[in-house]
Amino acid sequence: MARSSEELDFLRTYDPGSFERPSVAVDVVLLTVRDGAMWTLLYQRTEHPDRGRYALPGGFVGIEESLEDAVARQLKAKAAVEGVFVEQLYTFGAPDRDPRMRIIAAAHYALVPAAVFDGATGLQGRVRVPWEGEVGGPVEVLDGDGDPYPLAFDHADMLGLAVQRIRGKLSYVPIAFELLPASFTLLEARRVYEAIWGRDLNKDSFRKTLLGSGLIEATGERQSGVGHRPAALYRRWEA
Amino acid sequence: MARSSEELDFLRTYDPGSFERPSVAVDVVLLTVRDGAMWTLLYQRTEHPDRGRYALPGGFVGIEESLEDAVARQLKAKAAVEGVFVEQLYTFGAPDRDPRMRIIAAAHYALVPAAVFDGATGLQGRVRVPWEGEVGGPVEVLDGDGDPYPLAFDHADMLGLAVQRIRGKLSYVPIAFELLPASFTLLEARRVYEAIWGRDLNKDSFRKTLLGSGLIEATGERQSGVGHRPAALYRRWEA
DNA sequence: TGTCTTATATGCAAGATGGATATATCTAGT
DNA sequence: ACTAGATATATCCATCTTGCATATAAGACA
Repeated sequence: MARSSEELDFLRTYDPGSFERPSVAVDVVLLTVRDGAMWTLLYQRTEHPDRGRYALPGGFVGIEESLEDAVARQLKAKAAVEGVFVEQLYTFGAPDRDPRMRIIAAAHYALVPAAVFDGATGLQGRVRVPWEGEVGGPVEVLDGDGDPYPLAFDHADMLGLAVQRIRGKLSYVPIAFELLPASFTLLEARRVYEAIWGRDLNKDSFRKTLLGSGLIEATGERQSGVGHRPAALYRRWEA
Repeated sequence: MARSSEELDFLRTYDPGSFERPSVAVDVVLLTVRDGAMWTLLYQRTEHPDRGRYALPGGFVGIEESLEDAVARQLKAKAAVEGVFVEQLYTFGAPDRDPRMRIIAAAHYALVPAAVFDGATGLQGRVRVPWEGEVGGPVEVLDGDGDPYPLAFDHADMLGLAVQRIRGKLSYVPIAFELLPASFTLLEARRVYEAIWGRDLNKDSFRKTLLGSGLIEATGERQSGVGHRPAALYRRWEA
């Protein structure tokens, strides 16, 4: 957009003023599906506030850094994960959400295949969703013994909203492929849907619907060494 | 959440540091449906930058103010509208989206019935959506002569994203009622859907679907003085 | 009283969905 | 070599939803 020289003069001499500004952070719900459940990545806080509690990967946004870049930087630094699917979730702005100071957090979610998740650094926790459908609400993250990790700040809300959003989007946006390897069977695809929605799906209807959707195409390959009839492998159909 | 005395000590002596922080603003896409189209409210900018161009209502978020409160304050101050349906849309954080300084904008949308919209202060513009379905992209706002208002900053993107979001949500979240008066006919309801989706709907299917959805109930009243058989009036069904 | 306009009711075809049944094909084990 | 076990794949059918057509109803107005 062309600006007039008068406007450029204004901008050259603009004084932003000294009113108090909030800090802005990003937090990332990194999700995968494995063993019939959703999993996420947490980090135990070593500093106050909420020391000892478990937090999502996140941190402050640089003054010249986009939100997306901040998310990518955090994912790389904390989780050692790069180049994954990320979408903005919601911006949490309650004045008292951090006891230190005003911090506005732009929460995001990232979806990765289980293999990428396994290679990430951090504490893996199984996500337990205590509500059905798209009701929403906080969710718990369970450790290996089935005990919930105490979560820091409003991160239980962020997780819950991420699950709610993904449950809703799954019906009409092909985000399930972000959670699957490059080639997959119909059973694997169905398991992803079942894990996210928390309920079983009709096998044949799922097959018919997905095959008829035009979203996937057969690779021509099949499984091998699976102890039963091998399933055909499919890949995401790229327009 | 109970905090240890040690943690409280930490917070008492916490130094937030002096790193540079962005400004945070809210912008609001105020939408209604009238005369078979979506309308929104704009304000011509009287100051640089983008002086003379047209902007959505919005402004900075107070340091102790929630995002929702900031939106309500802006709507009341700029549009003289209170107590309406508001949801968060998306947070726009590109470093160069405002030439003055780093401003991160949490965009929201508000849905109001036409009668509320008519009572609002500001420039009313008809929204023209140059894409079908949920493709997305910027939209135009037309003045009375059908000429587009030149929009400030990234506000065309905000408008476009609002339309895209509402088109998508309309299918499975009963947000249409926010755009209708307390009691309405099936024709009025259908016009809202048609205006948002930008396409005609089958009259009988719409009737059957909406009546069968359980979302509305008959008031027992009918129209009068409409020059044809009066339609039954319905209201939103409150669980 | 007739005409115009929209509302409302009913029926039907096409398609989507859920579910049952039958058959196919692989591995592991005897 | 054969069998058991497991899952894949194909076909069929009942049900539900949706789009569309047809028929009738009810008010305003000339």
